Amino acid sequence: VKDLQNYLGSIDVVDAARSLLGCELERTVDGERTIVRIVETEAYHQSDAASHSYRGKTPRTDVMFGSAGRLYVYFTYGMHYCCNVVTGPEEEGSAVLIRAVEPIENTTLLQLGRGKTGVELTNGPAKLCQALQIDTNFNGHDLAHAPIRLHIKPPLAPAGIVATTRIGITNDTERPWRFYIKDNPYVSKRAV
DNA sequence: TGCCTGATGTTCT
DNA sequence: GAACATCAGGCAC
Repeated sequence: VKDLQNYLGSIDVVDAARSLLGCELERTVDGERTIVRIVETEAYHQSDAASHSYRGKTPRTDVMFGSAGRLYVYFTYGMHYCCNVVTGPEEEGSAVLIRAVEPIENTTLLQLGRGKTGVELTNGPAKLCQALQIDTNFNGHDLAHAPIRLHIKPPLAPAGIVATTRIGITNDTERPWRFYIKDNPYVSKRAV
């Protein structure tokens, strides 16, 4: 696999959102490893009124304008974390929100973080952060390294990918920038 | 099954 | 002071 930063830094954020479907995240907690597969994503870009980067760089959005291949973690609704993969060249302010993942290995570790089972474990952006024990301490973390690593996989067949409008936003709602793996049970419910 | 709402605090106006 | 890239639980049907 190519160098993560170069790869993600060189592709358009919408392409990146599509390409990240099927890729795997490897998380290590206290020497225990778990692996999940990305099944739902959304693209965000500075030119996009729904994006945190839309109003320019702020202390919160600083890492969105940094180098690709890092984690952008934000806190929202007073109780939830969500995580993104930064893409594109520096200063572009683009990132891909990870909306849902599918457990591949060591589901027990995910349950430890969340206290739920089955699809409820990881079928939403804040749910998967809780299951993977990701909070703002990991904001800016380089995904080429432990304890959270991103493994790029070969692209899925276009026929297996569905594109729709994004979820839970009030601006720029018409862009078809949400992608998910067709018929995957871990895709978030509101996703249809 | 599906709508409605409370929780809870950071960020930006 | 309002908005917010959400979730879970309650209640009506």
